[in-house]
Amino acid sequence: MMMVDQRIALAHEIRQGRPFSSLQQAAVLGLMRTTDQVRRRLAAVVEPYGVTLQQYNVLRILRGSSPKPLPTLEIAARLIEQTPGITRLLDRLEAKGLVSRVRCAEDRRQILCSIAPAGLALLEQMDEPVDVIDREALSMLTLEQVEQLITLHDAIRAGNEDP
Amino acid sequence: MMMVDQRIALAHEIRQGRPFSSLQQAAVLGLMRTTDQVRRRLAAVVEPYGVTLQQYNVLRILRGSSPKPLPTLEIAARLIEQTPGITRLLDRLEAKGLVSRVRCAEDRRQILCSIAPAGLALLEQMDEPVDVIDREALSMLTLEQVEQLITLHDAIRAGNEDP
DNA sequence: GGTCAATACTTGACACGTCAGTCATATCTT
DNA sequence: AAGATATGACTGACGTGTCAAGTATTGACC
Repeated sequence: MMMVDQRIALAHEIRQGRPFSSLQQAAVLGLMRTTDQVRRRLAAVVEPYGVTLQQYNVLRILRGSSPKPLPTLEIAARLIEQTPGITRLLDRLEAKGLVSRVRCAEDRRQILCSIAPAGLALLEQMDEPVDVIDREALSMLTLEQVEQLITLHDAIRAGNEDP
Repeated sequence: MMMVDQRIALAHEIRQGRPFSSLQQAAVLGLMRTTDQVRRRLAAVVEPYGVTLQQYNVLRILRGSSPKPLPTLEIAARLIEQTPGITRLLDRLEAKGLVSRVRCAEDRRQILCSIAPAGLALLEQMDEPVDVIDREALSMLTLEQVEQLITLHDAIRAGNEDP
């Protein structure tokens, strides 16, 4: 069966003195810890500009498609996130004047969102600091290791598709 | 300087047709997406048992130290999370009878938390299903790849310590 | 042309995560 | 021992993630 794998995993875990029942469990926990750490660093960079990390992500998505606007759910789909939070997220961005929304004429169920000039200007200010942090966060890895990381994560996501 | 690295990174990004200004940015985004996906899968496993993923993590920590109780902030420190949320987290666990809290006699500022028998029993029910999902979530990787993943993440975290 | 299902959101409720501020207790200083 | 400071924990407020339920449209089917 997969006895061999388990034995190796257990050996590993004992060697490390960790209370994990599988190597995979240790890896999943490491994944979470790492992401939370990096997320906090990124959040600390964008928040001085008056937006949260999620708000920043929405602005990036809207800039990417601009000048073509996007319907609300299309943003949610491109985001790391699920549907319902997106409404309130857009509410706050609109309140800050960073995003504008208009009801779509052809399909009146849709609401089209675009990045406002103020949003574009803000993003431009943030581009460099954000890029610096992204590089810094992984600066201890060689380029080959960064590519390995991308490859591994792509594989994990491909193997965990929603259905 | 690091011109060479940047050139290679840009070439990579263009080859992929992605709008990233650095390989590192792509990797960070992949990290976030992957973790969110795995986190949702795990949450879906524990929630039928009436606890959230964070509540489950707290119970694991308390079981790990049991029968020795832990002061509130010690739990926060071991958790992936920051201080203030932990109080309310423990409030809910205590309300469900899964955790018990008593003020410490030697240092009356501290509150000592331990896992209740009901909490232990619940965890035991969840152990196997959780382990199954952890393995499943990474089942597309070889053991060597899982170890690579752990190594990379350990390195990233070591390079991003809080100070 | 009227009913029905699907689509695109929106709202309400609850659990976090996080910051700032507060309170009680310890510890340090002098 | 009195006062200053640090520590451990809790509260309030805001943003977000998520589920369940609701509303407005659209499109299909009969």
